Amino acid sequence: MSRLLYQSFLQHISLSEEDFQHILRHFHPRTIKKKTLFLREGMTTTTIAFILKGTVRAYYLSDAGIEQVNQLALEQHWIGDLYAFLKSEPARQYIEALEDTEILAVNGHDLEQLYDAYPQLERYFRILFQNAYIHTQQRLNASLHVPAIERYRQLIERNPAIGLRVPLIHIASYLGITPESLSRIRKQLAQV
Amino acid sequence: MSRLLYQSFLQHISLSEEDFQHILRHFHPRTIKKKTLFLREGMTTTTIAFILKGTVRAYYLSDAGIEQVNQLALEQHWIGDLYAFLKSEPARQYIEALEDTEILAVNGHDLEQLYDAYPQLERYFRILFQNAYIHTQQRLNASLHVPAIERYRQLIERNPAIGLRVPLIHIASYLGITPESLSRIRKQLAQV
DNA sequence: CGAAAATTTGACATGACTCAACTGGAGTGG
DNA sequence: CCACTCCAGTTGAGTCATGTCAAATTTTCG
Repeated sequence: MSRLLYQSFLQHISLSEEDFQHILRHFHPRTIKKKTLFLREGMTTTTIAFILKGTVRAYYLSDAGIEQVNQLALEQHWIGDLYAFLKSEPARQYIEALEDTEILAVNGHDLEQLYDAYPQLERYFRILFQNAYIHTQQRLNASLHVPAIERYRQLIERNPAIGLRVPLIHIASYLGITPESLSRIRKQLAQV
Repeated sequence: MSRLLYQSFLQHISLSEEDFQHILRHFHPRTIKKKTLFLREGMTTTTIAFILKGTVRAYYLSDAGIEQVNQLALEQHWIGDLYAFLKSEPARQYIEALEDTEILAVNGHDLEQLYDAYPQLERYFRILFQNAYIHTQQRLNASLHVPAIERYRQLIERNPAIGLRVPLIHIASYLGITPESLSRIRKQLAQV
């Protein structure tokens, strides 16, 4: 199962099997039951995790008490409050499993030690972080200039599994629209 | 004038006057006349620059030929196509001076050499980059959940100079609304 | 001064929201 | 295992924010 993590590393850096096994010792397997929280606002454990199996959503709670989903993650993606992780501040996000989910978690302190021992690993995370930045830039641009129906179409096209495994209500929040609107968008797309 | 750059460094790292002077040699002063481009799509010089004086906007050109402003920068901010810079790809952005602007430019190659000599400098840029990411996250969230009038109010509150020195048409594009809408928003805010 | 661009204003269209009611399926407890 | 509850999803009606198109006005700049 942890093969998935090794494969993810190999996509961006080179890493021997032996080194991987050593790194893996600092990653803690954990299961998150459906509808339970992996992270909640105010928590201070600066942990990030790699998803081996399952689905997860990350969201903020607005002042008005609205859940604002900002990430939908499936297998082979990382989750965590990057803001809190980088700034070493308490978490602002909530992260909830949408299915029974298996993850490999690592905390920031261990990670920094691993950076010293395996500089490639720091490279891996820097690339991951850069990609996250670029992805956010593109989402921002799309949110300002691309209509919701098209954003939904592209999301599903790039990641069909999200359409099948994530409840509509959370996809709507991720796209920044109401569930009613997304329901109508789906109806409209189905007709064509 | 280059004092501004030194001050910016000191906000995040410690750096001796002597080291700064050495670093400064790799930064090239340049003036960009109002309404001329510092960067245009397809250019390959992976350069980023620090603004000493003036105003600048960065934008993408959509398929439909619409200019989509994604950054408005005044003194003491960095400009450049971060995406192209990080990926070493040709630029996708345009960057234009809105006033006669004085910058200090550094190219990626020199910067990497400076990283080796002054590790603090790499730290400075990593922090800068992280902040850019966080800022983009917040803008994304706001674009999805905060109405345009409120986004404008907050922008002006945080940076009053933008309201005075940047033409309405570019602020509107930055906020993702039409100039007509922003004009009405201004009228509405003025009445209160 | 005069042309070109930016800004404002009006009229109308449209996409998305809110509120409300209804439907159907998943999960729960007896 | 069934009946019940609850909640996600759907649908309809009315409203509002923002967009589009067009024209008038103001500002900028050669």
